[in-house]
Amino acid sequence: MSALEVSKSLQTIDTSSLVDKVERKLIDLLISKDFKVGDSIPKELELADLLGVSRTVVREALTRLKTLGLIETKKKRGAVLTNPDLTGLLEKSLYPEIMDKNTLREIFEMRLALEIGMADFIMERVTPKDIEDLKAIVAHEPAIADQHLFQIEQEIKFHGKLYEISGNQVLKRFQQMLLPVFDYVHRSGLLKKMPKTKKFVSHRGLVEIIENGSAEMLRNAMRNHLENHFARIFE
Amino acid sequence: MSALEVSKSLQTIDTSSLVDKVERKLIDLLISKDFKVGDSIPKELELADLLGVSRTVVREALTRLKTLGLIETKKKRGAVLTNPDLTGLLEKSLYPEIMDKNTLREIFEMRLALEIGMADFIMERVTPKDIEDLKAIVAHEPAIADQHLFQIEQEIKFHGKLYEISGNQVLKRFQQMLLPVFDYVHRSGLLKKMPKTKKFVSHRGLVEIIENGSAEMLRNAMRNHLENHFARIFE
DNA sequence: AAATTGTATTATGTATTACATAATGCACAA
DNA sequence: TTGTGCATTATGTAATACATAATACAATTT
Repeated sequence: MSALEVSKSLQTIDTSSLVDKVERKLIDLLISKDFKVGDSIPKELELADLLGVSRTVVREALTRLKTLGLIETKKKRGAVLTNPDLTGLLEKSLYPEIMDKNTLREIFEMRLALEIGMADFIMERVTPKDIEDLKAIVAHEPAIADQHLFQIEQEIKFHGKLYEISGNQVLKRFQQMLLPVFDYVHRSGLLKKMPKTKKFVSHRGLVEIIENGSAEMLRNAMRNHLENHFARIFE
Repeated sequence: MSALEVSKSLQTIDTSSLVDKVERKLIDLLISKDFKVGDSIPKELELADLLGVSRTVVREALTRLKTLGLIETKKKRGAVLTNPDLTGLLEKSLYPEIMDKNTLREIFEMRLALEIGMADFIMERVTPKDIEDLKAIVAHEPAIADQHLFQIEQEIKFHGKLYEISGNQVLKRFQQMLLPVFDYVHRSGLLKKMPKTKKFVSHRGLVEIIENGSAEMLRNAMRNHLENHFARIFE
């Protein structure tokens, strides 16, 4: 037999550990729809018995599900199915210090896309109260954005409010979660230096548009407002 | 003492388990920057010894880190630090069947925002080859989008290609990952019925713009193209 | 000498047992 | 009825033993 024929006739062997298999089984069990959020699943010992493995293995598989946020465990009560908290999960594994540079840059890009793309949700859901809040936030800013881009806290406050207005919790928490990433990206020299700052749409300008303009206008204004960031990525 | 005074003098008790604490310690250890991706961390027994807990606890904490994608373990070699795969992680916990309705809707919204917001990246990075590919994909579509919105595979192919053009892996994998969610949302009756279909920008129209237009035009066209989805969310 | 095979070592993976601890329900007493 | 205490139960922690895979290194062969 040639080497090729050998490699053909030898299919890859399943190297998954016992825990892997048990984890899979458990997830299948959960998905099988007989279980709804809040239901408690069989006890560790029952599962161990049922699956013919030790409690150790079952526990390790359950630990994984717990880490993924699929279940929660309580003493005496056992494990109950929960709806997973995506953002919470990401948050737990998002350590800029140990992420590779490229992923960091891509996350940075994703934020820009989101801020522009959520214009419709902002315009649809903004309330008069929100407008007031925004005005209060930008009260002390100059009418034209320039070096102000560097005042991080102000940035966070303003854009955070926008996410809030979007009425989308996932988005909002996404932003919260990505803040450390932005901070890190800025400080790490990952991007090129901030280019000569031209005059762009300011926070005030954005508020004005949110109050009186359209989603389309807001998208364009936001794109312009973020020009500095785009410039650092492109070029 | 008044109830207020009592609640003041009684600080909340730390209910975190041993494993919780060990997990925290381990993460701190990793972050402390002495460790880089690829480095292996101390052996389970060493850690158990060092922290004064049993190997069981250490293992459970390590299992969590493994699940989060922060480390990988191999026999003999021990555990090595890895850069976490965010999308892979999300994928593992993303089961539409057990997620609550509201989160599903919000994720759906996020996709819309992303597709509109990534226009700049598409326009910046699209190649002639990409244009060819897009044209091939839409070759058999009518010039005006109507019921065609329902042809799921075509939708996936086209928009998937757009994500690819964006040159952002995180975005692309995000889309891959969210596909089951969209499918589920559509079928589950979570959103209102698809409204009377008007004529919107077709895939062909989008290609035309990508070839000859601007980022701004693409944003608007994409917004229009997605009108049906927006209409189902708003109203 | 180079390459392959065998072997010892080592660290993780799996199993078993024992006990601690917290939550729950029930019985009992004030 | 209310509250306290107790028994029960299932998870949390610990210790120990052995299995298994990866690695390095010695032994063997060419």
